[in-house]
Amino acid sequence: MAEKAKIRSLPKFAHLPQGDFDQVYAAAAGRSFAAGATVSEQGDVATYFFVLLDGRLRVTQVTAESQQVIVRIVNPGDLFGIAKALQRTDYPGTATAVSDSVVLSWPMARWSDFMGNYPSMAMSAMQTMGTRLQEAQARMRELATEEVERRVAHAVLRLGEQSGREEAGGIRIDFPVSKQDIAEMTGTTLHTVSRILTAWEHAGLVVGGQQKLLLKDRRRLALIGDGEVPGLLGG
Amino acid sequence: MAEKAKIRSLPKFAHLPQGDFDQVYAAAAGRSFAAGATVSEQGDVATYFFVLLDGRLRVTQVTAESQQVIVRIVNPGDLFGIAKALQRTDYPGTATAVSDSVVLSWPMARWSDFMGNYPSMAMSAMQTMGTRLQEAQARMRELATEEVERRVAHAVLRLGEQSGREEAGGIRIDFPVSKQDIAEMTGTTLHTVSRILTAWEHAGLVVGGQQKLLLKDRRRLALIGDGEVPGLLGG
DNA sequence: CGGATTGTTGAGGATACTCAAGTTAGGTGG
DNA sequence: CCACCTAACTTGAGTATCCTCAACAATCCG
Repeated sequence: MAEKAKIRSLPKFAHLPQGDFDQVYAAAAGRSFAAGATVSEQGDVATYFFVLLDGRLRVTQVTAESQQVIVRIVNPGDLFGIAKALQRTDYPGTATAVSDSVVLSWPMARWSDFMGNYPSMAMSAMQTMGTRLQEAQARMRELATEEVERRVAHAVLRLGEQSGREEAGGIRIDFPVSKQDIAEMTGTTLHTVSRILTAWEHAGLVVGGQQKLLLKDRRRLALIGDGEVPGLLGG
Repeated sequence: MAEKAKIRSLPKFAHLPQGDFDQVYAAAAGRSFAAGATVSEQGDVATYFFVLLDGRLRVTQVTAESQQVIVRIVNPGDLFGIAKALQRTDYPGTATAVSDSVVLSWPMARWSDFMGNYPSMAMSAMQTMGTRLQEAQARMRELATEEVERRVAHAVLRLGEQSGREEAGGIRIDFPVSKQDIAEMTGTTLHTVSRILTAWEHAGLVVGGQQKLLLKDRRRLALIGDGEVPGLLGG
């Protein structure tokens, strides 16, 4: 089975002894989701945890006033839905496939087993949480201190790093992203995002399109993000 | 030694077998810091990790433009400075004592030992990170979607829960908090915080003072925080 | 080709920031 | 114990950023 070899090669599992890996793999169930389908829903009892094998997911949370926030994008190889690690019994967010996706799932009941019996998995889970914590804090800092245009610059650069694909002319965001999505990542409105991207497009920093984004000039985007250059709105 | 018993009783160590605890404790060094002193500094090589025994710390990060953000408040019993868990070799923030404080420290080199050899410590560290991750995401959501007055309401309520002491008339924040501090927790300015707290004081929700704060009406503060009531500014 | 989703653009206005000038509280030293 | 000095806080006025509301245009998909 090609799938097994593919999983074996993920950094997440690369350090497991072969016997352990076989046992962990035996407990897993694979499942496919078409773009637009929901993998797990905010508030539901967390019966499974997952690894994304292929595709792309968007994790959102809805506030009490039903405003949506995009918590993160899940890329292939990422662990998600680990409610147990957050001391929760329900999923804190909704994971939706934005491209056709394949996930591997384990019953949440096995979480403690895995963490206790396979130290290298525990380590790996901790690393995942560490990375996420740092990213959450970085976004917190941005939201607290930066103006919208800088936040949008950081958001698209992050998308480029985590979900980008090199392409003639720049870095293509490798899944459909709407202005609304970018707005929900940066705490602004789609209107403001539209104005910003239009200005950037005129300046040759990006090329947009419906749910498409190509980063043409990472350096200047980084300058805007770091506030070392005025920003192109308000002219 | 009374200190040892006290540490033993922390939730963090309560589940360790006695032998393990003795070994962990033997590796620790205690140290005291006067209010205002720096325990660990952003950017420094992370040579130790810590548990706070007594007092209160404020963890800040400084942005490239030297704006400060308060990442969190460390309360007695909390683990902090765990750079290794975040895959870092330096401290991501500065920890400053806001009250006279006592910390226990371990060489960072022992981190992997501890995590590998004492599964209950690894579990506990993971729980810590889980809690922090959730709190960071909650603050992200607030910063992205809520207006300033609501964010300030949430911030003071959090302070009350995590660092409050029951007192005749309400909940006293148990360490010196300035308006500037609250501003740095909520991504606003001390001016706006001052205006908000003044309005709240007139309405009988809180009692302020220089670096003092007493929460008198948690219920109404929660209503403001949840946006179920208009907010008292702008009248 | 038609309907729906996504995006554009303008005008007006609110929230919260900046700038500025004071006031109060608290600690220190005479 | 009082005077002083500094840090913390208050309050006002003006304004920038960004949101809301609104109408329309473009693109996608069956």
